[in-house]
Amino acid sequence: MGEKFHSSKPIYLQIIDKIHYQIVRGELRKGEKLPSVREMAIQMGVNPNTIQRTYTELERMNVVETRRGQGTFVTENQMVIADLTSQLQHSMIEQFVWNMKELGLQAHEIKRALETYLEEEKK
Amino acid sequence: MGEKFHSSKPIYLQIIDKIHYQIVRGELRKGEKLPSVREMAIQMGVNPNTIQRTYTELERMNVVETRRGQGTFVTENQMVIADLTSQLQHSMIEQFVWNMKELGLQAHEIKRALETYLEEEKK
Amino acid sequence: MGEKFHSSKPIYLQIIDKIHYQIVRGELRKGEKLPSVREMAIQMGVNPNTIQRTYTELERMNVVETRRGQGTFVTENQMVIADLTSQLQHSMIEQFVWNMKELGLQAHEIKRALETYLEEEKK
Amino acid sequence: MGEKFHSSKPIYLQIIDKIHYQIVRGELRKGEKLPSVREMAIQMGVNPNTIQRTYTELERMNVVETRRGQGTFVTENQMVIADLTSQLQHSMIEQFVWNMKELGLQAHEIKRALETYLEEEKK
DNA sequence: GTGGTCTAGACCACA
DNA sequence: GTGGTCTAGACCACG
Repeated sequence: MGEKFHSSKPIYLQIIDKIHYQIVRGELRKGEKLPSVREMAIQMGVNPNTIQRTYTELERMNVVETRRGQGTFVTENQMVIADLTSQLQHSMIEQFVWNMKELGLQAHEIKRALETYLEEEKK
Repeated sequence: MGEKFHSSKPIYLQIIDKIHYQIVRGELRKGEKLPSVREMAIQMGVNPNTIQRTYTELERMNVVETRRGQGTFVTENQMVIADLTSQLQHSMIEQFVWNMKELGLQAHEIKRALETYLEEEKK
Repeated sequence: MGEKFHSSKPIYLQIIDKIHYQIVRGELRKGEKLPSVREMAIQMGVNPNTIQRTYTELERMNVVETRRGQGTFVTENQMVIADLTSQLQHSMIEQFVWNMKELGLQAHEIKRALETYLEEEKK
Repeated sequence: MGEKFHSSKPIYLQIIDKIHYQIVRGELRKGEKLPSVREMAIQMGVNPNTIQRTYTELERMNVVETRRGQGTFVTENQMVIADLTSQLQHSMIEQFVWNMKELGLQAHEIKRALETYLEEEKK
């Protein structure tokens, strides 16, 4: 899999983040089947209980549906996926703004800095 | 107390980042003395060798000056500090833009998303 | 066997010098693999950490390239090697001239002394 | 005193070198009194026996004279001092030529390299 | 006291 | 197997 889980954040939350990203980026499409609990546990190198918790939590968020005897699937509900996207965007922006303020910039300076960067990049 | 180190990034690099931030934010001013290798090691809860490496790297970047038998000091060179600031800002923006593009946004969408966020925040 | 290290100059710097010489003299050719950290440590009779530091420094000077899991290799960049050669020559001459001046000789005397020596040697 | 004795070369020979240099550079003048064996031993941080051997050896080379009850003095004989000077010069040149040949240069190249350096320096 | 080097031995990621 | 990081504890030179 590559990365292991270092952070103090619970592993099941880290895996949730990972799956969220995959959905938002379209690597996991609506209705697509996720690996079984056991298989995912092996892929991630963690205990199956951890994956179970991950899936349960994802279901509670309506991001996946579990069908007895069939497996776990990404929701068909486009709304949920769209929300997820905007949620991730939001936390990313939030983090960015917080970081920039830590560096001592004010709102308008942050905006200008981003614009300058995007201008440069266009060239 | 002293925070622990989560990420897979080497500890000495994380400490370098931390010190960079402190300088940029003015918590460490030009010419100011850093804690001794041993003291900082205790503060950070790491081995003195790790701090030694941190300080050596920082010196190589001209961010600090070390004077044998005296200690380690933030550079007097204002230029270096200014460069550091713009460097940190730049890498932060770069990371942000890259992340947002990963989520499928284009330049103008990123810009608008930020503006919207800052507007919301003002209220 | 492996020679011991006399001078007060740090061992890792002495080993760097040694490798520089080997490259300049063509004993180590461009692209050639250096002994692994552990093997070199045994050859030199020092701790692997010391060799690690040596290789890290050499990489920073662009004299070697390291490839994780593969080993450390002399750079393919002929320019770097050429620079290294002239650099070593220069520092050697500089040292020599400085020493001779310490003994009270002037430029033209140093030159004549060398010529005399080379004449004698030819015979 | 500053430097300690690291090299594998016997300490008494290292001290002899040191005194030779001091004489050649005029820091010790002809007829001047050297420190007593005991005092020099303390200055150098070595055993008095080692200094005794040093002085004996220096006397054998006619570089110093020992006068019972008075101490040890640099020879009055200008010839000896002159010889010493040329001897040191010689070994310095020898070392230099050897080093340059190690770098793959031939006699005429060494000569030209020195000339070029001295030209540059003059400016 | 300061920073700098070194050893010993461990664990990690990558291939 | 490779290089890279980290800890533990030692010794050094400088001031």
